[in-house]
Amino acid sequence: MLDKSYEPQKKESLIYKKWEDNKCFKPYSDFHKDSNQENYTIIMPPPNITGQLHIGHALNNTTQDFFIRYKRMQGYNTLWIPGTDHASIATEVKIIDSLKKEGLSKEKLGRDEFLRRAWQWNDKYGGRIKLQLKSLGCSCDWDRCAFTMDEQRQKSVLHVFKSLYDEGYIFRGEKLINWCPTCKTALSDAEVEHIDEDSSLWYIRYPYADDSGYLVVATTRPETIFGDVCVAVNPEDERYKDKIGKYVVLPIINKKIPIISDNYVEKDFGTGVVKITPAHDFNDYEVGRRHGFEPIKIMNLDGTMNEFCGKYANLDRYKCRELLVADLKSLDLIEKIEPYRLPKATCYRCHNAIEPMMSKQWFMNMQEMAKLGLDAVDNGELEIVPKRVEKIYRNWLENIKDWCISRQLWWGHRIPAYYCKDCGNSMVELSAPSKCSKCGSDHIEQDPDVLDTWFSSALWPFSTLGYPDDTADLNRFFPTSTLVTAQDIIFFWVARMVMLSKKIMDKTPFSKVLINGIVRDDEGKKMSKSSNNGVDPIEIIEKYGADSLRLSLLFGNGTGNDFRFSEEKILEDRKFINKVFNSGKFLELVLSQTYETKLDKSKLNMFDKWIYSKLDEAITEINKLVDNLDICQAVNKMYSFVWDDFCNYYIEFSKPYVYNEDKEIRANACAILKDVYLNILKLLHPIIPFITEDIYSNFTNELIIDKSYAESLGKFDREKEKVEKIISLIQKIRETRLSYNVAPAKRISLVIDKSNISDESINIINEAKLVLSKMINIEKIDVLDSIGNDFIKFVSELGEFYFYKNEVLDTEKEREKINKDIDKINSEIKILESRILNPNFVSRAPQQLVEKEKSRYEYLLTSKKSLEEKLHDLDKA
RNA sequence: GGGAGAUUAGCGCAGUUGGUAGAGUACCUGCCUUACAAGCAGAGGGUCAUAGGUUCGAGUCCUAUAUCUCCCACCA
Repeated sequence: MLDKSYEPQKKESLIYKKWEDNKCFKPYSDFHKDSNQENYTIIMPPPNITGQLHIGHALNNTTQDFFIRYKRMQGYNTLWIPGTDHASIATEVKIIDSLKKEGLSKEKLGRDEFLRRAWQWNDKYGGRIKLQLKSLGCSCDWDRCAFTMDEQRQKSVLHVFKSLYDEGYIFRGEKLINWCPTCKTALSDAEVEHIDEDSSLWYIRYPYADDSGYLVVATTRPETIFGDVCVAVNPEDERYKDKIGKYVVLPIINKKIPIISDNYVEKDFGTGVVKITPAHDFNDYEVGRRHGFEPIKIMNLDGTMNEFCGKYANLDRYKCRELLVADLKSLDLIEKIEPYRLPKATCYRCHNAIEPMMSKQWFMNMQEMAKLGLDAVDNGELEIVPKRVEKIYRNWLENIKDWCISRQLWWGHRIPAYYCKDCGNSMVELSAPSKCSKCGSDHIEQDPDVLDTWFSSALWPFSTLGYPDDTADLNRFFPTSTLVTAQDIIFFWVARMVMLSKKIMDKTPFSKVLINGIVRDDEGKKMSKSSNNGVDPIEIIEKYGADSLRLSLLFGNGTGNDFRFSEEKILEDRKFINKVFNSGKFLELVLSQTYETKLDKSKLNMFDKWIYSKLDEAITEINKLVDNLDICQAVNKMYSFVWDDFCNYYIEFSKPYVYNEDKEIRANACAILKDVYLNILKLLHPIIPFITEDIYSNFTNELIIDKSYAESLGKFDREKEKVEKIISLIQKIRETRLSYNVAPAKRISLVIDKSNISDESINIINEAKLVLSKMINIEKIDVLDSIGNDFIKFVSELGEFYFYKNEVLDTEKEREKINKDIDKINSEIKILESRILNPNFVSRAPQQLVEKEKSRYEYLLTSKKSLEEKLHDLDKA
C-alpha cells in the first residue's frame, strides 16, 4: 500500500539501504567479469574535508547521480567513484583555528601529534560528507571510496612525483614565489586572489649621486626601498634619456644604484620612473634578471622587515611603511601622495595579503604539459560544456607558468625528497633511502614540506582506479566518461587533471566536462563559506525530502547557468512529485478493483496508442537531450509529458475503461495504465530516485534502479493525430461552455451537422464518445441533417459543431465573445498579409512556408466570415 | 586593463541550425468532478535592456551603448 500522502522523510534512508544491501551501485562487471557492456564512469570531484557540503555540492552530485542512474538503466556498465580531498592548506588552517580555541598551536603540538589531530578531523568531517551524499541519494560505489591521502593515493602521488622528477619536469630551485606570511607557506599562482583595495601612490625623491637634483619615483610599496637594485625608465622617454647610466642615491640607506632603461616601463604612468625590487615583485624580478642584478631580500617569512632594513628591522611591513614615509617626509623626500586603487594579492585560504618572496621550492615545469591540455580540446578528445568555458580553459593554459608545488605545511603528501646532511646530495625515492647515494652517509633527512593539495587531486582520474598498479579497474574504467564540476576549479583541478592524465596515462581523463554554474542564495549572492550564507542540504532534505531538493536543482536551470536557490522553488517543484505520487494512488485504486490485469497488445484503443506515441516521443527526445548534457530540457520534457499528457489527459481518457463494466476491457485498461505508469517511474527515476523506487516496489517485486530505462510499446502516428484532434475539440468545448457560463455540472448535448462534417470525424467522435461524456459533461451527441437558427456554432479541427441555443445561450456573452474572436483573427490576418502580400516573402521564403501561411490565411478568412454571419444572426434574433 | 555571462509575463526562469514568444509560480474567474485543493478548467499579462545593421523575416546573427554578475591580470 502506498502512504496516505507523499511523505518522503521516513522512507528515504530505508530505500537507500536497500540499494546498498543489493549492491546496486556496483558496476555490473564486478559480478560478471567478462561483461562487454560499454562502460560509463564518473569520478566524483572529492569534496574538501574542511567542513560539510553545501547546495553547490548538492547540485553537482545530483547531476552526476542523474547521469549515473540514467546510464545504468540504459544498460551501461556504470561506475561512480566517490571520495574526499584532504585539502592540505584549507584543512590545516581550520585545524589551527580549532587549536587556537584550546590555547594550542601547531608548533606546541609537534608534527606527529598535529597529524594525529588531522586524521581525527578527517574521520569526523569526511564521515559527515559521506552521510550527506547518501542522504542525497548518490548511487556511488562506496567500496571504492577514495581519499586523496589514503595508502593507495599516497602511492600514486609518490610514483608520479618520482617519474616526473626523473624526467626533469619536477625540479627544485630558488625563485620568486607567492608567500603567505599568515599561513607561512608558498602558494601557486592559482591560489592567489586579487582584491581591489584603496591605497596610495607615493612619489619619492631619489637624489642623483652627483648632487644635481633628484629623480621622482612613484611606488605603491615605499617600504621595499631597501631592496631596490636600480631605477628604470623607458628607453624612449625623452625626459630621462640623458640620465640613463647615471646613479641615484637611495634615501635613508644612502646606497648608490644605477638608472637603467627597460621597455617594461610605461612612460605615461606615475613619473615614468620605476624602482626595481627583484626580491619582492614579479615584474621587478624579471627586469632584475634581464639586467643582471642580484635580488636583495628585505623581508622575513612572517612579513616583518629583516636585518637589512636597519632600524626598521623586525617591524611588520605595513608598520615599516608608515614610519618610513614619515621619515621621508621629514627629510622632504616625499613629493606627493596620491590616492590609488590597486589589486591586492591575497591568500585564497586566509585572505591575508601575500608577499612575493625569494624562496627555495619545488616546481613543475608546465610548458609541455600545457600543450597536452590544449591538444585535448583542439583535437576534440575533450568537450567542455558549456562551450564558452573552453575559452577560459584555453586562456589559462596559454599563459601558464611553472607550478610551485611545495608547501610549508604538515597536512599533506610529504615530498619524497631526501637530503644528505653530510654532502648535501639530494635524492627522490619511492621509499626513504638508508644511505646517501653519493657519499654513503646515513645522515639523511626527508624534505619537511608537503605537496600542493591539487597535486594529488590532479591524479584523481587514475589514482582512484588504482594507479600505479596494473588493476582491473584501471584497465576497464580509464579514461572516464563525464566530469561534472563547478567553475571555480577549472584551473586548480580540471586543467591539471587533463595535463597529468595525458602525461602519465597518455590519455585524456574524460571525454566530456560539464561545468555547472554558481549557486546563489535567494538574494542572488554567491553561496560561500566566507559569506556564511551556505545552506546544508541535510536541512532541506529533512524538511522536503531528497527528491524535492534534487528536482529543484535540476528543473528549470539552463546548463551551466547560475542557479538561485530558494525554498519556495522547492515547494513549487515538490508539487510535481506529489502529482506523480497521486497518480500512483489512482493506479493502486483501480487495480484494487480489478481481479485480473493482462496487457493485450492487440487491444489498444486510440487513447492507449496516443499515450504510447507520446511516451515514445518523450524517450527519444530525452535521450538526445541527455546526450547533449542538457538536463534542464530533458527534465522539462519529462515534466510536461507526465503532468500534461499522462495526468491531465491519459488518466482521464482511461477512466471510462478502467471503470468499465466489461471485465475484459477493464483488465486490459488497467494493465495498460500500469505499464505506462511504471515506464513513467523509470523515466523519472534518475531525477527523483526515492519516490520512484518506493512506488515501483509497491507494484512489483523488483528494484527500479536495476531495471532498464523506459520503453514504449510502439509509435502510432494515425491514432496520435486522431487523439490530438479530440484534445483540441475538448479544449474548444470547455472554452465554449465557459464562455457561455454553462455550469460545469450541467450535462448538455453536442450537435453535429451531418452534411458538413467528414465521416472520419464522425468515427473519431464516436470512438471518443465515452471520454467526451466523462470529461466535458456531454449528455448525448446528436447528428442532424441540417442546422437552423437555434444553434450555437463553434469550430475545431474535426469540423463544425453546435450546441442547442436553449441549453447554453446568453446573447450578450455570445456577442462579446464573437467580437473578441474577430479581433483576434483580424490581428493575425494583418500579420499574415504583411507576409504573403509581400512579393519578397513569396519569392524568397521557403515554398513550404509560403503555402502554409497562405492556407492559414484562407482558413482565417472563412472563419472570420462565419463569425460575422453569426453576429448577424444574433442581431436578428 | 582584458575576457565571459546575464538583461524575456508581477517574480524566479526555459527558449539547440533565424519563420507569428513558452512552462512554473503569483494574480483573476469558475469548480471540494469518486488519484491529487500540494488539485481541475479557463482568462489576463511581454515593442524579448537600448540604438543601429544583415535578412523577405531577428529573442535568436553582427556592431555599439547601458546596468548587473563572475573570472583573469605585474602598469610600478
